[in-house]
Amino acid sequence: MAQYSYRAQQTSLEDWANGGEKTLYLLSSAYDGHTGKAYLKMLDPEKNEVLILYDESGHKPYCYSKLSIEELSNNQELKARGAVGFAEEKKYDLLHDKEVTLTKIIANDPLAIGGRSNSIREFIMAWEADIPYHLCYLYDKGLIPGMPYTITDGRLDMVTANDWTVNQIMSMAKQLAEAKGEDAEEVRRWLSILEAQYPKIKHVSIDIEVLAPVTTRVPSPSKAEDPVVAISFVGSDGFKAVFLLKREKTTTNTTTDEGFELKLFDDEKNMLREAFNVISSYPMVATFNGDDFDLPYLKNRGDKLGIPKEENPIIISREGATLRKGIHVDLYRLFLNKSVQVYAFDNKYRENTLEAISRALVGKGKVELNKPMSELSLEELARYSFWDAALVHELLTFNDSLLIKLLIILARISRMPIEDVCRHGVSGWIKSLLYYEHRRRGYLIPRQDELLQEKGATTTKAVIEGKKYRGALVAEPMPGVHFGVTVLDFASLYPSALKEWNLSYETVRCVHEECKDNIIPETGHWVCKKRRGLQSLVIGALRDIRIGWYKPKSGDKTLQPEVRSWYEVVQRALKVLLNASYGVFGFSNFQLYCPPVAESTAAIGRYAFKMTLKKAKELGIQVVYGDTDSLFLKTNNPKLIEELISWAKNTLRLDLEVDKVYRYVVFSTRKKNYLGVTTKDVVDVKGLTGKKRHIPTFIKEAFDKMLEEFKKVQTEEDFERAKQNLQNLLRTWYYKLKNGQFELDDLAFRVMLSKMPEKYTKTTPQHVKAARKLEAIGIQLSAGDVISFVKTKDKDGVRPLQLARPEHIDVEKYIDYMRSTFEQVLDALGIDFDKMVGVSSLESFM
DNA sequence: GCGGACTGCTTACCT
DNA sequence: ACAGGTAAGCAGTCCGCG
Repeated sequence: MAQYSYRAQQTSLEDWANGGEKTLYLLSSAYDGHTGKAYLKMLDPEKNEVLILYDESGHKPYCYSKLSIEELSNNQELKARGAVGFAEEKKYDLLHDKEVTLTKIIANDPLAIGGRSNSIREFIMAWEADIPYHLCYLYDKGLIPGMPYTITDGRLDMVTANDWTVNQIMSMAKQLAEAKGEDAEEVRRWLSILEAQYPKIKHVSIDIEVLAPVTTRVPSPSKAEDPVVAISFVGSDGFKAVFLLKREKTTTNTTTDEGFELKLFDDEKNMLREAFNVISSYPMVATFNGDDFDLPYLKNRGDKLGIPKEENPIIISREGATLRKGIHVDLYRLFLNKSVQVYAFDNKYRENTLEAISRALVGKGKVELNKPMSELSLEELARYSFWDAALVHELLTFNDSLLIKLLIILARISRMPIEDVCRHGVSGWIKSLLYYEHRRRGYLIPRQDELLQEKGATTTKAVIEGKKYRGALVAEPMPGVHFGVTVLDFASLYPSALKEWNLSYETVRCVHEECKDNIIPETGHWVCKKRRGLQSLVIGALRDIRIGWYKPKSGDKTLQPEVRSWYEVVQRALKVLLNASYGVFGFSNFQLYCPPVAESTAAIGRYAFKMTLKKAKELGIQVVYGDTDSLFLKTNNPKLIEELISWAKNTLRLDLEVDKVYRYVVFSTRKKNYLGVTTKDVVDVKGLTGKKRHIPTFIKEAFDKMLEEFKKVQTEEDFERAKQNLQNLLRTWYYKLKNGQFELDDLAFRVMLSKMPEKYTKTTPQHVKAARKLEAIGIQLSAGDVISFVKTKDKDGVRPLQLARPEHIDVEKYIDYMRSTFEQVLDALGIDFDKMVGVSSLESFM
């Protein structure tokens, strides 16, 4: 381990100076403008305190140039912009597969490198100039946030999982035992990081209320003109309090029904001071939207009221809000992340409000307000504010603090502090990981423009107009009911393709003439035979670890629940990363954007899919459907299935697995649209309108009742009875509509505005029409809001729910919608909706 | 001036 | 601000109709 030099801000260094080894967890890194040094925030897990360790190695911000040291050092403009030194350095240029000599341009201030209009990177062509300094520092020192460290004589040593543990795992997991050479080494490194001890971090969730003179205006955090009237705290140590600014002489300090302490203040300045004390005493502070509201407001209000800077723990940067010592987690930012929403939380919440997210994940909502904030009594205000903090706390701690563990693991994988993990999308995480790996191996990180210039071209045509390249295949479903269907799918198809075909930005279309015959199917691309791709190696190892160890362990019922839940968290985190590892290379804002890599990955996926389809047919297996990486086989013959699986392993070097077995599946002619009941009595519905979340409850209820009927079906004969019950059901619903036996609310469609209402210029969809009617009565709407509307007999056919009455409803439109919803299933059963509900063709015409 | 055929926009879904 | 592929409904337009 390299020697690093650190000095702690506190004097408690004695703790480990006198022989006792002390473990600290790296929480975060930052740059201190006053001292011009990087510093680390280290958690002492026993005292639950944060220690600040200042860098004493003299590390400085820098970037690289391909110009010579002479040329650069004679340039006065560079010095004017803050360059203080130059040094020659050799790096390996992966893109051109050769060593390059670069000049390192060193500065005292990160802003001299980048971030200002007159920074060095705006003046000359620079490499590695876009890395935030606090991350650059971590990469250079090989430091990984979320990992434990010991400190001895100013040297930090990472405490990874021990070799014995790692070797045990590698020998127990078949996937990992097969790894050799470089791959085995990579797997070993990952396991030693992922299996390391993790800390329990003390935290407090906070929420503030500000008294705005005008109720329609949200108070501005930058101005912080209005008084803070309430600050709520819910701590992991049991601390529950609401600080309230007294407005009238009513109550005294007390403990309430909800179990929080109510503390009243005459003076706002004193209240903030005490709040700052509380905040400073926790290593981690959580908020909902604290980056953009609560923390900047508190910070600026503190300044405004004349609280000394050294008492104010909040630091505001361009990225968000953080704390001098502790870290700040903004759950709003985190839950906004699409990957987190879809892969970590299975799309359980749809809207990014505290109300919607906590309802979906912990089954609790906010306190309902029936009057403006300014009219609440002190007690009501306290209760409202407290619940917001309590919900943030719940989200952080539910399911054995799953979220915190997820953040720790994502920090380790991405090599980013938890705070940065919350504020970046999955492309930022992968970028950070790959940057770290470049630095570790002495590789030059390519500039986005040179990468694009050399690897920008694609060779296939997308099915969808406007897309950059061709994607996955979907097999035509065989319409009808199929009993005894086994679903096979490729385990992590795209990451496996990356691994097995050696795909990486430097290996696809590499510079070597002799590799050009190593063609990727269906594309004009070739892949390198001489050098192992970095991305292939890293993603490949993560894939093997997930498939070979964490995935099976997360479902191992013989393990203790706490152990299993840890495996589940790691498994999920890996899934999020792996799922995106292909897509980011086709994402034009990704810093290592490389369309041929994404295109090649998809092409290999299609190749594997087609070949397997062909092989299944050769084996005499009927394939009734397939999508991207899955095949629906009309057989239960274990021998045949086994044969196909081993063929895939031997010929394609890919793992085919039995995903599930359906007692029966129902297909119409539509792709991505089916219903199935597994042998474990689980009803799967994919893509059908009946499961889409914007449809009215009225239709959804009928659909769910239909599913209950299907669940009971064991044999083909049972379908007859199911059809009879279905007919009764549909008739009942039909006449409910006809006779007006419905609640208006149950007929509401709920559709999300994807942009501000005024941005819809090309067409005006129904939910936008409804939204405009709401705006006409003074309701403010914006992107992300869900509009509830009903279909009416008005000229434009729509009204927002709150402006509609039952007599406005266009019943025929709802019958049409029911018809099309159920036809997706009835088609396959050879049933006609209108005949079933007993409507003559004439009547349905009227 | 009206209505059917068509295209494009939009949302929600699948892998 | 990971990707492409599919379904469905509606908005808007074109075209034919003496």
